[in-house]
Amino acid sequence: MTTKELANLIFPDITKSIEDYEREYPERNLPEGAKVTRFAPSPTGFMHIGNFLSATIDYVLAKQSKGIFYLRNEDTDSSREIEGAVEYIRHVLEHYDMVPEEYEYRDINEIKGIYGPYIQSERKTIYHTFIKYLVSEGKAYPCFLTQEEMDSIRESQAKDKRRIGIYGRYAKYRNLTPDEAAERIKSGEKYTIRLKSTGDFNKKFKFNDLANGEMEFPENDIDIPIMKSSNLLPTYHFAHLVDDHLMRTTHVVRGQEWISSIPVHYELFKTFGFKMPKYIHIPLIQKKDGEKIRKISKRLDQEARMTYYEEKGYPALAVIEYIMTIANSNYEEWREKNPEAHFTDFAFSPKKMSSSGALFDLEKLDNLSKNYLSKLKAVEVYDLLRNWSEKYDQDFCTLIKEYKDYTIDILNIEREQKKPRKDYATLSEIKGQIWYMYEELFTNVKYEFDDRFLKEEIKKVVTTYFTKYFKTEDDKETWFNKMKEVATELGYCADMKAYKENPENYKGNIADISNMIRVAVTSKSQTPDLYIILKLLGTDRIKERIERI
RNA sequence: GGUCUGUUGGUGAAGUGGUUAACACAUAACCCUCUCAAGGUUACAUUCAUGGGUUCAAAUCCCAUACAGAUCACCA
Repeated sequence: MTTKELANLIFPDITKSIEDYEREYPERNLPEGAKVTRFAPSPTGFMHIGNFLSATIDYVLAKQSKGIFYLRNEDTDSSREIEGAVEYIRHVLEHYDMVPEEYEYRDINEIKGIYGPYIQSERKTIYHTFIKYLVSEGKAYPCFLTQEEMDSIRESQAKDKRRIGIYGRYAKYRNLTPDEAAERIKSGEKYTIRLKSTGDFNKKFKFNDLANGEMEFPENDIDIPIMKSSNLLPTYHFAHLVDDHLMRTTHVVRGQEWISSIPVHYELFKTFGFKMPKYIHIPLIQKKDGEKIRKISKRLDQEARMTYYEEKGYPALAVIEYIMTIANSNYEEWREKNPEAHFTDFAFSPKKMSSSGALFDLEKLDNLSKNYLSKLKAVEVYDLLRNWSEKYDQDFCTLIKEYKDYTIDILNIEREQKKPRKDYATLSEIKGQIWYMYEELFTNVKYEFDDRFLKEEIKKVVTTYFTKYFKTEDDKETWFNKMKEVATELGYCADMKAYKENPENYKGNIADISNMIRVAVTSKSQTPDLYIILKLLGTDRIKERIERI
């Protein structure tokens, strides 16, 4: 029996050739320099911040080169698949407005693009065609090693401090004759297909990574599995070869943990004579755990999950701002010069990416998010808040919908000025800072009055002020002058400097007065501009509130 | 143990042979001020993991050591 016959025995239904697929998926017709990138997650759970980093870079690279950004579902490990994961990936891409040009969603039966299927489990025939070629050429072979055998090989290798893996003399089945292999297959033995590596571990080759520059590796000499026995789907390495070749990917963005598989991918592409895509290995996002630094983990760190940012209500673009500063630290500088530009206009440079992992910094995110929110118009903040609360705080949502204009006015306090307030980093913080403006929420309040003053005194000050002085139509200057007038009338000092010189001459000062009024109407001793708050609340509401103190 | 990569302040980092070692976040103090937030001013690495070498000159080039991370599955 020849290897060709063996290949026919293993893949009897495969009739197409590699050339057929080359014709079916021709080189993309794109302008010079256009990059084809892909986001290729596995549907094994909720999206990780590291995946998001790579998706963002993919998106930026494709957009700014007028290329293609596509989505590929890497579902070759059916055992780890989690329901809803694909839907969530779609949701995240839409939420952050990074929608791929090509994708395929099985659940809603939607496909876009002509390089599909974009779901690996639906590409079995394609992979088998490539594997069949390898087997028939004698460049791959069925391997009948059992899990137990492999475990014991690994153990003995570890014990003898040898390199771990199935290579050289450990590759027990690489020299089986086609007849012997066929016999075992016919008898129903389980097998995996391994690459018959031709590499030499003592030879080195140079590899250029766009992020890390030139690196040197020993050649791969391990007979890596390319097809699994369980579901006959390819392993990651082989699917990467076939898919990124056929889908004509030009740039592969992936985590740094993949660097160590470069020798494998290098050999695979060489075996078929395919041109390798360019690689950008992105830094790992790390986390300080006590004294230890480790890779950020979905299981241990809530901020590793993309759900965290939505739940907290970080605006999508604020998260992207932070991610971009991780990608290229000169992004911030660029942003300062181009406050209005879209993030895809930033000239992203893989070289400028740090090669050691970055520590995740929530404080920095908060700061960027505060800046971002402070630059928005009140209506825009309102829209974000409404969308967020629709999902996470329905009661508050109905409230702000009912008082839409009023809410926008509240959100506009000290906003339209050169240096707007930066009160909140997330949408979820807003309610805690403006609740007292709503009658519905102004119940069972705790007044934060200064206990230096008696209740009667406070009541006297507040009622005097509101009955004799306060008028909604006053402008800010008149308003403040009137505050000074009440102060003087009741024996308080209207001027802080004068007060500080002789505090014993007065009952208190202007700050005490405004504080009593502030607490009387809001219950809080700290609020934004009192003048605007009083104006917004209006006389009726104020009257009602001061009766309650 | 093998392979690969790193190491600049509390954090992210710029800097690739001659700089006062940028910038941002955080922190602290002061100023402004009716509170808060914001803003303004200032402080915060005599030193770039350590040791050696090359050089008139090193964070930058070379070597060694230490430390840290990634990876070594029919997981991606």
